[in-house]
Amino acid sequence: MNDFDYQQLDEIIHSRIRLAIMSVLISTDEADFNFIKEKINATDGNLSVHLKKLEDAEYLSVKKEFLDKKPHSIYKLTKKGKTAFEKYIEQLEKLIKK
Amino acid sequence: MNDFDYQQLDEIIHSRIRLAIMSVLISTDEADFNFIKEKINATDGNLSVHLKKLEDAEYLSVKKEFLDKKPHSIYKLTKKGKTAFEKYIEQLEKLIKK
DNA sequence: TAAATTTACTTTAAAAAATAAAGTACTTTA
DNA sequence: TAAAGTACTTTATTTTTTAAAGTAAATTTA
Repeated sequence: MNDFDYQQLDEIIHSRIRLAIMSVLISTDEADFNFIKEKINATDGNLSVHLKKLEDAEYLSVKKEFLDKKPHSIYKLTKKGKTAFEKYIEQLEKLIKK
Repeated sequence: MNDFDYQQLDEIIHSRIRLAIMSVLISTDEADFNFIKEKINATDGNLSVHLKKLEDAEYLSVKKEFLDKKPHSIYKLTKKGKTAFEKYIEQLEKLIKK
């Protein structure tokens, strides 16, 4: 297998915004919508779409509750998401560390 | 500036195929169309489109000649391209190394 | 107290990007 | 000389990303 083969990079993770989301979650375990939004500097709509994509891929799970009478969503990486992220980083390093 | 801000990642470089092209060129200085194509496992049309994008951004230069009566294109990173790649890697590391 | 604003999102639509397929201009081989 | 191959480029389709609009409940302001 060629280390430069770009198709080896997980395409769900490899999008600037989703990579940022995954990076935040790797570093904090759990995070809510606004925390992620501010950290990565995203707009609401955009963030919502990409969180959903990661959720559909089962890379993260959501817990929805009410806090101060307002909806509050808490996101967390799944085991699958953590493994996929680690694999992504490995592959990325193979690609660029030459 | 927040290290997790995804917009800090150069969007010209950050595409799987273009990142692979840049990585090959960083490692080999000069490379021709077929060499890159095989290394990164791309199709002709796809590769052509993305080489052009990198060329338009002045991240790489092309030398076109004939070899054995056949067209032969040699690609090389420009100074601008090399700098952009280094900056991209730095930003990427800030993002994922947390 | 009615209207406007804010919060925390989701949905829809438009713009941009990636990929695949088709095309070009030859050269080589059968 | 017809078919196949090489090294690309161009066009068109699909997918993805982004921006804009919408929703529902709560809160603030006039």
